[in-house]
Amino acid sequence: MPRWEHGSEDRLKKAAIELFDEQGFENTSVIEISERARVTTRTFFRYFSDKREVLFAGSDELRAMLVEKILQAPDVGEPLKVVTAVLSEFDWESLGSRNSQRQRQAVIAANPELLERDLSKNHSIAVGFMDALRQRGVDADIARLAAHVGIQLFCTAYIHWLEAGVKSDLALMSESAMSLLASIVPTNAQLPFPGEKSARVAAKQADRSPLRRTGQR
Amino acid sequence: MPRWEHGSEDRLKKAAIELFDEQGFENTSVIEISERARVTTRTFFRYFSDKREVLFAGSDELRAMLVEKILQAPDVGEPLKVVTAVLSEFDWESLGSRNSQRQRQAVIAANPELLERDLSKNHSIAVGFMDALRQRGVDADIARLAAHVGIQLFCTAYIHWLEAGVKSDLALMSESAMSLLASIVPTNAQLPFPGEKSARVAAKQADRSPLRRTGQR
DNA sequence: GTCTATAGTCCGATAGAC
DNA sequence: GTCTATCGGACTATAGAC
Repeated sequence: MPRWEHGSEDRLKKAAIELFDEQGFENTSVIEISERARVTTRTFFRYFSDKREVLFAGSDELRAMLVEKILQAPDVGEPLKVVTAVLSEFDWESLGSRNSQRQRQAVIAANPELLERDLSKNHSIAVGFMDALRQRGVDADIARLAAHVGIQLFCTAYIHWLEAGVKSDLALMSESAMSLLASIVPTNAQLPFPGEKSARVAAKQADRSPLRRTGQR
Repeated sequence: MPRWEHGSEDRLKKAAIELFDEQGFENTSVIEISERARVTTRTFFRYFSDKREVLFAGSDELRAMLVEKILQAPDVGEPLKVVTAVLSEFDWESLGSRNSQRQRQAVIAANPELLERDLSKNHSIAVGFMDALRQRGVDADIARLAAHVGIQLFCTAYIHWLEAGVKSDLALMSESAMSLLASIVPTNAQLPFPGEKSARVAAKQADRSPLRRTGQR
């Protein structure tokens, strides 16, 4: 018989989610969580660097996996599509039932500190994507935009996916978000340098000072 | 003769920035900051809800001002442009010299907690923009995308603006970022609505139910 | 596993400005 | 007298050090 129970981490996670749901994040102390999980606070902080992290366990591994997908993508000629594709193709249901994900999002949305951490996690995925795209030879500014905008597109899709019925498809939602984006991005005809300054000239100007652009497209 | 010195808030801000710069954010306690500003920690927390906020003082007012610009915009037919225009037209130099802004960004980038707060502030501006656009009659999903993507475009521009020489122009930088985005978003030919040319028409369709629609593509 | 520093809150008191 | 800014001190929880 073990001197201590095993599975402390899982018990802590379970206890935390239960308590946050019952009485809110800020009304729940680490002491309470630890007591319910039958460990000391010391053990809590052994597994989670701070109180919020208990809701984001595994996010580092998820990010690493997604970044790897970017690095392995057969073609990064359309970086925005690569990003949304990687995100859409992941099996999000594997992270828990849609209902539990909805509940988790609700807990997060209800607390500024948790929202802050959530944004931070998404941002670090974006940075991972950006770096991966750059490694694949994508221009730095394009990589940044593709990573951040791609994630934003996915978030829009994810929101709808969470709220929708079981039949809904994330990839389809992402496509819709992409169409929506295409509909609000000014086309070349509406660009700052019309007429005498064609898109080519605009690109050349961009090359010199503002945002260096490499010759794609 | 006043029993206490006036201008505690300013002294606290100044002391905090100095100390963060000298010895880093996490190596500086609120006690230290308060001592240098000749007040107690109680006074610090009267002005700043937490230790990080001292670096983001005035951000609520800035957000309110920018949101108001969105509400007052003559036309929101091109929501993405409205967002980038509002951000570009603001006089950022009024917040301090470019050098001091560079230094501030460096301090923030060097600390995860501060980065987290920074992201959170940007996000709340995005939410403000989104709500304002919706108030102006823009479809919810378009408003969300325009707000978040617009801010991302501006961030890209801002990064370059900070690094560039005095001659650089934020509006121009934003235009460049917009062109860059246009270059990576799949064109209409690849869209589910091949017949549509005008962004406004697409937006109108979106009005009805962009992402809820199941039969596209 | 215990001990300690820091963050952040609450309440009451006090001095000056209006 | 009322309002505002400050102080003092006691208190809890987080988080890290020993």
